[in-house]
Amino acid sequence: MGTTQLESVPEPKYWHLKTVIGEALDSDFAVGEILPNERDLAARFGVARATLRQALEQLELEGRLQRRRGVGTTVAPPRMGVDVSTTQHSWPGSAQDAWQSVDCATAVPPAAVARLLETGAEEETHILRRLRVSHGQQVAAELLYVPASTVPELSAIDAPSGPARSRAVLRELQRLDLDGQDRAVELGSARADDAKELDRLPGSPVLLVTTRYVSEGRTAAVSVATYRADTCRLTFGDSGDVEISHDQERRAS
Amino acid sequence: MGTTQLESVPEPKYWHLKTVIGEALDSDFAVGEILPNERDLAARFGVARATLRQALEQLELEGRLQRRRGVGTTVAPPRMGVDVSTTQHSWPGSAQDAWQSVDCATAVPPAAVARLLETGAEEETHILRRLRVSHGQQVAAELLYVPASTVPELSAIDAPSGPARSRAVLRELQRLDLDGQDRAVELGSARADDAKELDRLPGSPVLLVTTRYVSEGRTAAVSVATYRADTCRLTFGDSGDVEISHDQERRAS
DNA sequence: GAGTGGTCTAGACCACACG
DNA sequence: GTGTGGTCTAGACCACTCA
Repeated sequence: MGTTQLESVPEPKYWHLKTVIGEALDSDFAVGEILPNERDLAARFGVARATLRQALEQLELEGRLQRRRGVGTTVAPPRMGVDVSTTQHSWPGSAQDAWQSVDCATAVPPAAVARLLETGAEEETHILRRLRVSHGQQVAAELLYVPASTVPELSAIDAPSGPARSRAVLRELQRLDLDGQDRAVELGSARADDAKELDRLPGSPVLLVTTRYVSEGRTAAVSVATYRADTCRLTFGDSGDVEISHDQERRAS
Repeated sequence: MGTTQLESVPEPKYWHLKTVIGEALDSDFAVGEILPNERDLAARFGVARATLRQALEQLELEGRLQRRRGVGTTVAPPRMGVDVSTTQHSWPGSAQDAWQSVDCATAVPPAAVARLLETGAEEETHILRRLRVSHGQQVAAELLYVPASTVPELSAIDAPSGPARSRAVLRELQRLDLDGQDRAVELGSARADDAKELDRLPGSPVLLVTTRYVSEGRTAAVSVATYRADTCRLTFGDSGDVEISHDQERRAS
């Protein structure tokens, strides 16, 4: 007696919590507003703090919350659309491509990159560090790998260090014919240095955009860009004529 | 005395664990091999199980591990490249587009989709459910929204139910001129029904691909596709002539 | 039934931001 | 200093898979 359908599907608490809080965000909070702290929230919902955190983590993953140590949890603005379309068919550094060079070094690339470059694993490669700012926010950090053999004109001596050297490498790239590029997007977690640039904790989820630049039948350069997954929506506008503001709004009342 | 540089940067344990295990995966494990269970691993590293799990979660996020309840933790194969390029400029359902229709219903779309469709919030819409299989794996689940006004020829009576109706809707779409499409990729967490189709737990990280199909200056259809983030790398081949196998390998010895 | 990963608890301490 | 989120512990029980 009494076994009549008591929760035939025991939904995890954190899942239910996430739903409840998510709905509350839609109806009771405005963007930027700060939530009660985790201990209060946990007490209010009658769960352990760890459980409450599991729910908050999911909401943060979905870009609905923003948490900062020492500060608090705030309602995140809707994700910004960041254009990563390849229709431009141009080298990095050409025109104004939204990226800002900050550094340049010369070293042997990691194995995974060397594989993409189809060079010997030991080939010296220019490694440019670039940052992308969009809507006043740091949204991505990039490592651009340009094998020395791609830009033979660039000797080690005539190039200064740092950003100036970056510009020299990019300038050399423009002289080549770009046959095409292909791109891949996957989920990753932020390396320590990227996390620092993006003002996130190491390990936070990021969107990894890998681009292969092809010139004269070979891979002339490879870019690995790390985008903040919480604040960015990558857009691949392909409609040419049709151009629409991608800033969709999430209401607050 | 003795305060000489004691761990000036207290790296979190789980972060260090992740690194150690990650390196072990590269050197000591083959794809598909099963790891010791979490309790053993935690004991071996001298940490609490929760801490060990935090490390495993990150490795799973990066697609290096696969965990299944009741079974164990195994070394994941490298992510498969899944083509999501828009260069084909064709409607869904045309040719063989890798998608398989499983169902069709007619209802009012959720608000977020209605906004994209630029229809009234109350407009009846055909909602197709499709699945994508790649390399013998279920990789994505899609909801395709086609407003009734897009396919006026399709009356409610002449269309049967389920997959047959899906085909009817897709057939009507082919008759329209496709002006273009644009696409966006963002991080999400799997809804309960998607999780079931993809054989994942609800809330697992997924890549959300939103496509807007434009015809005669208006949004004729919207697709929201949910890709498994752990096993998929979305590729946007744009190089046309150059075609390369994207199945990069991660070695095991 | 035995063994696995998934959920949950009730604490504790730490790193960080801000006044 | 105070309050926040981040890390960590040592347990417990549950849901699932498989022999």
